[in-house]
Amino acid sequence: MASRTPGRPRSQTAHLAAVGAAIELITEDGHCALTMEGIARRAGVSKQTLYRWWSSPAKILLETLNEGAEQIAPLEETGDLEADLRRFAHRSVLGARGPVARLLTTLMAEAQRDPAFGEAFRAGFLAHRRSIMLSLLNRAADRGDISPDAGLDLAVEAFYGTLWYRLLSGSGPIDEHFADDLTRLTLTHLHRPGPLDAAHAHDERPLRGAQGPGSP
Amino acid sequence: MASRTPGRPRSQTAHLAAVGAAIELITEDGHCALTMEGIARRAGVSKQTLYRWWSSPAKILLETLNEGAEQIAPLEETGDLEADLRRFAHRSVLGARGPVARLLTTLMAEAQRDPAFGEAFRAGFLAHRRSIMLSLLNRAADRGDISPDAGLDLAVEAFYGTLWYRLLSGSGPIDEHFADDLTRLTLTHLHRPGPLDAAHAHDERPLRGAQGPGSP
Amino acid sequence: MASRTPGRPRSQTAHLAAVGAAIELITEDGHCALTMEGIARRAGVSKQTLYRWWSSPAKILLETLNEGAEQIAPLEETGDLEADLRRFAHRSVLGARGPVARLLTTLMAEAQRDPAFGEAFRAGFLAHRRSIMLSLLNRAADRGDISPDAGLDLAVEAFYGTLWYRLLSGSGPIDEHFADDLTRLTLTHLHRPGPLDAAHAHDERPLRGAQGPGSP
Amino acid sequence: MASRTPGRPRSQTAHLAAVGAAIELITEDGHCALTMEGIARRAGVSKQTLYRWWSSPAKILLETLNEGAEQIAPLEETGDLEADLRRFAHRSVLGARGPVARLLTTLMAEAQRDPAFGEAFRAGFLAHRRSIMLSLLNRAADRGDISPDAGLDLAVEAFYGTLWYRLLSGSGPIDEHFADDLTRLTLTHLHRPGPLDAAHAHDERPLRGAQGPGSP
DNA sequence: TGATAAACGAGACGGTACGTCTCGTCTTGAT
DNA sequence: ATCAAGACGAGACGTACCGTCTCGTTTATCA
Repeated sequence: MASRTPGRPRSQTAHLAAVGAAIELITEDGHCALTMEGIARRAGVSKQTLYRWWSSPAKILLETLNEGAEQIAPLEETGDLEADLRRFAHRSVLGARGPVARLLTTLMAEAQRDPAFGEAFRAGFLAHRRSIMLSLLNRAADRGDISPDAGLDLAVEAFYGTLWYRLLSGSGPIDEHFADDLTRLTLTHLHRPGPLDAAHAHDERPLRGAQGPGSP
Repeated sequence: MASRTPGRPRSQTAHLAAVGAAIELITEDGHCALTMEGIARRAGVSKQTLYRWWSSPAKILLETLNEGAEQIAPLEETGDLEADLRRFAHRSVLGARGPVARLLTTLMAEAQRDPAFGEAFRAGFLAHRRSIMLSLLNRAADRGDISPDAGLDLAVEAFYGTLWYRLLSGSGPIDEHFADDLTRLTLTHLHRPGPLDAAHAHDERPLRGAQGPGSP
Repeated sequence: MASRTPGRPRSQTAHLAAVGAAIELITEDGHCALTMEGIARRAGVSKQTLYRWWSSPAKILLETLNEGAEQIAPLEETGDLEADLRRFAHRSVLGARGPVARLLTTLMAEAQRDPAFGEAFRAGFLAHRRSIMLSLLNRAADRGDISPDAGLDLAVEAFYGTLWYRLLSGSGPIDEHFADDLTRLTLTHLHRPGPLDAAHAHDERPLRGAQGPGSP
Repeated sequence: MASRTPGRPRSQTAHLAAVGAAIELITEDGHCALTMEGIARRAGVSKQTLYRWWSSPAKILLETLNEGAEQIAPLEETGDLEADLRRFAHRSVLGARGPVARLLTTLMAEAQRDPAFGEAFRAGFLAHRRSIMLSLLNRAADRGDISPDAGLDLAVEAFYGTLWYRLLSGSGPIDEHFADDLTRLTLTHLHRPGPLDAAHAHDERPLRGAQGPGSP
């Protein structure tokens, strides 16, 4: 029993060196510079070994990110939506600062350029994060704290959207004040469904014509 | 008079061919493939000519984007905030569909990889877009429709953030229904400042320590 | 008794599979492709096993060649130099056709690239072949059929040289007609020592200086 | 007028550096080591430039060889076959010594491994050399010095074969004495067609049976 | 009417990274 | 001790694109 595959087992040393080198490179370097060649050089690992386990630099980073995320203790909830949401927002915001910010923006950029990685990143990371927050809101809805008709999905998107936008556009600091802003934003939305909710009268005025590109 | 510099004037043909080729490439190609070499090949223009006028492929796209944005007629306002905001949202959302979506995500990705371009993109495009929406809200505040203390900047960030997140993450369709969602979201934020507004009690429970990376 | 070294005995299966795979590869493949990696794959033998017994692909082939040569029955001589030489030439020529031709040229090429193998090939194969032919001629000289001053070494070199040249340069077919040509050539040399034999007047006209490279 | 192709002209510097580096590498290095990568490093030339002009390291060497051969002044003939042949042999032998020897054996080895290069080498170099010597003999036959039935082609093959064999097998020194040996060998063959010339009785005794590989 | 000057196409150049291949070595468990 | 399996560091393969650099040509303004 107990016997696994034959052959030399995977080197944990090389594995860790690769991951560490990738993190170092995106942290310190002024621009891009995240290449398989560079990681191999920095880590003292052969390119072949990298390609054996990962298909691109971004995959190495994504593994790091997911491993790090797994080590986060699950949020114990108090049953008070506002308090829970506030703690969730703080945790999310503070976990996206410093070197991690660079990691996240690099991955988001790579997801746009490499469709295969994009799929993995969207399904394996972004969607997973949304589902965690969504389940938090769902429990609150189950308790009756918020209406289940309040558009929880949209609230989640607005929460992460605003956070990602600040990361990507540098439109402001990623700090505790921002976490509070996100909390307030989300609570507001959950408690006030808004006047347009039932109407959807958007086809009364057709908004016709080609408005040209570039509005966001 | 009218005489300018001596020498052969800039070829409008080559200019347009370059821009057109860049658009074609990001539109049709499955992945990345936006290189100076490729644009030159496609456009029938020499690399030297491209480098004379633009320093990177992204710069060519950015020029396209800004030229397109200039041709959009300014939004005539009715004075009804909800109606105006709804028209603004529809215009923004519908202007980010189709080929333009690809253009936008490519530029956002490039902005993360190339610091010089990132600066230009953030200041020249993203901030400019925010300022347009912010002035819309400011006029409403001047009319007294909303409170000037309502966190207009944050509302703008939430609007564009949610839109960009959907673009980048593919978390849902970019359609008129989404535009209505964005409108409702924004109005809600503007009318209900939210309970946390003055408190900022975030240091009661520290939430500090190593939470690990990767929360968004 | 019967027990020799401890441990698992050498696998005859693996040995034969390796040799067979090497032969197949040089026979069938369009070009080079004779690598340890390829032999291991083809033979279903691990690389480690190959390296344990041979230091290079050429060594595997050389073993094959020498084993094959040992199985050739010694030439029974009639005492008639012309007849014996003719049989020797036919045997040599016909034994260098078909797949063996590829084997020989591959080994000669490898002998130029790998000094260690070159030494083994020159001393263990080429010189050995020459010595066999030389002893044939020596016996003829002992019988008085040819003069011992006739430059037997040179005759042997001319015989094998002409054969190898045709193999390597493809300057003509390797057939029985060629074997006859070689026989006649050799006999001619043996019977007519040539007018320059004693003179060695080569320094009368110096012919020195920079003639540039590349005359053969 | 006289305008040639547009674009930057070929750099003579890079060209010469590449050729020089290739020569240096085969001259000094203990074994193989003739790679495009290595030549590029040594020459300070980019790999792309090498591949633009040559398809393999051997092609670079072949060019050197042919350029060197072109600079050899044609042999002025005296009309005395023995003297002319002797001068030809000396020139050929002395032109195959030293660094050139390494060049020649490397090319012959590569011709066995790379069929495309082999074709170029055989047709462009080996056959050309033979044709030069053959025309020398043909002129002697026209003068009546030798019989045109003497098998001039075979004499040429024996001459070059013996020279190449010594180069490849290291069976003796490449010196003036060897040149004299080659001269005598060739003259002998030309003047004495040999007893087997008309017979071709090689099918009287079939030489049947598998003699196994490896006779040369 | 030239001379001057800038922009143009073409394309070669030294680099760097790509992703693949083979090298020769090593570390497993099984025979 | 030998075997298969297979991971490892090393480095060459041939290609793509980078950004720079000549070239000869074209098209304007200015003397």
